[in-house]
Amino acid sequence: MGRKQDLVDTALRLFYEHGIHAIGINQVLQEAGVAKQTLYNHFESKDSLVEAAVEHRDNLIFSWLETRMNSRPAGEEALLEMFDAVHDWFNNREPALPRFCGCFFINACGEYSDPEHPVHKRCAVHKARVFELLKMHAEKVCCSQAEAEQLANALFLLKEGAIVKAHVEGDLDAALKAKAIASGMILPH
Amino acid sequence: MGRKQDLVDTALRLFYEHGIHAIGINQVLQEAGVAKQTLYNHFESKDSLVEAAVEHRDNLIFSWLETRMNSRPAGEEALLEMFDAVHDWFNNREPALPRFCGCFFINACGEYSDPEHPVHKRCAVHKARVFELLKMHAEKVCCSQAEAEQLANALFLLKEGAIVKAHVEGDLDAALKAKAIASGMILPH
DNA sequence: TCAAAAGTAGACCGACTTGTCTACCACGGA
DNA sequence: TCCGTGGTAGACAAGTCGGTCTACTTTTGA
Repeated sequence: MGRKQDLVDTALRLFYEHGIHAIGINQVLQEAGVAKQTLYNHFESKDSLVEAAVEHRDNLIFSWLETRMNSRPAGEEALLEMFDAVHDWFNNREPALPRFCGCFFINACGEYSDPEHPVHKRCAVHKARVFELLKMHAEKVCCSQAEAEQLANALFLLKEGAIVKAHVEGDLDAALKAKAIASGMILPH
Repeated sequence: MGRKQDLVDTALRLFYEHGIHAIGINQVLQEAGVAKQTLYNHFESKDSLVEAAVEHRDNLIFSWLETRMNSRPAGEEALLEMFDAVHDWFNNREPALPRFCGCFFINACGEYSDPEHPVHKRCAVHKARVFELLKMHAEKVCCSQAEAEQLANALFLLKEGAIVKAHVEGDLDAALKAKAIASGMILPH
């Protein structure tokens, strides 16, 4: 199954760096060193290759973030570790991740605005998974379920905002600023 | 100058709804009812039409937001009004704005990741303008310049995060949740 | 009134798009 | 040995891409 994974890896890299509609099938094939028929043996269309790329990116990012957060004690420290993790990401200090070009899921939804499109939906799934990860840790530092949900939501918005600011404005310290705000929100509870 | 503006309006609408690379010149021309030569009399390339569309969107969004915020007393009330404004935007209750498809500037940067590209830079300019608007009002409720900068930054991240959450996840209450968090950050100062 | 300016329609260019198809090759197991 | 599997290379189809060009018409202003 090496060829299929080569295709997904190459497609994801090119889609992430240049946008999905800007990259043609032929370019993916050439850079992956795979024949066209092989692609259409594994995928029924470009769109299904895009879906596979989104799914792959979901697994990559989620497991990376989960590992980073779980390297610290559950609760407050893990939540703050998230901001250190994305800070390393923004500054390309995370060898497991390709060069920072914003959030692939946000970018993909910009190209597939229809919320019913499979690609858009798959991106929403990723964000929901990350939110659940945050909520799990938020429950360790909050008294009630409702409070945990609120805290997780606040941290989620700060993280997404930092990603946008880092990418659009090139602010490489966006994650640290978000962390400073976040740390003030966790303690008072 | 009616034709030129028609082109920019139509291009912006199509680019915003479907993404920039997904829309061809011919489609813009057909929907605008304008001949191809007319386009190339006013713009030297598709890219320069894209730049004009970004600039037009900047003016549209900024003046809309500024008007909404200035309709309330400067400072705390204006800052909170921002969240009500984007809430109306998310829920398509703002007749001056087309149907919500996320932030055009974030989406555009997803398609032009290179921070040196004119389109990317123009998007960064828009975000900086909005930030300055926030900072101006933050200075009314903060004691120091540094505190104002921090508050404006926090509110900015919350707003960007809410836009992302509303678009990717379809959470139409994202702005209200962000407002609730924000209101807790303004008062204690 | 008349000429310049600005717009239209549409052919045309070369390159590229997704996707199909044919022909061939290399390897692994019966 | 022989066949099936999975791959390669590349032609091909039908259409679109950004962009140029010609020829014609409409508008505008002096």
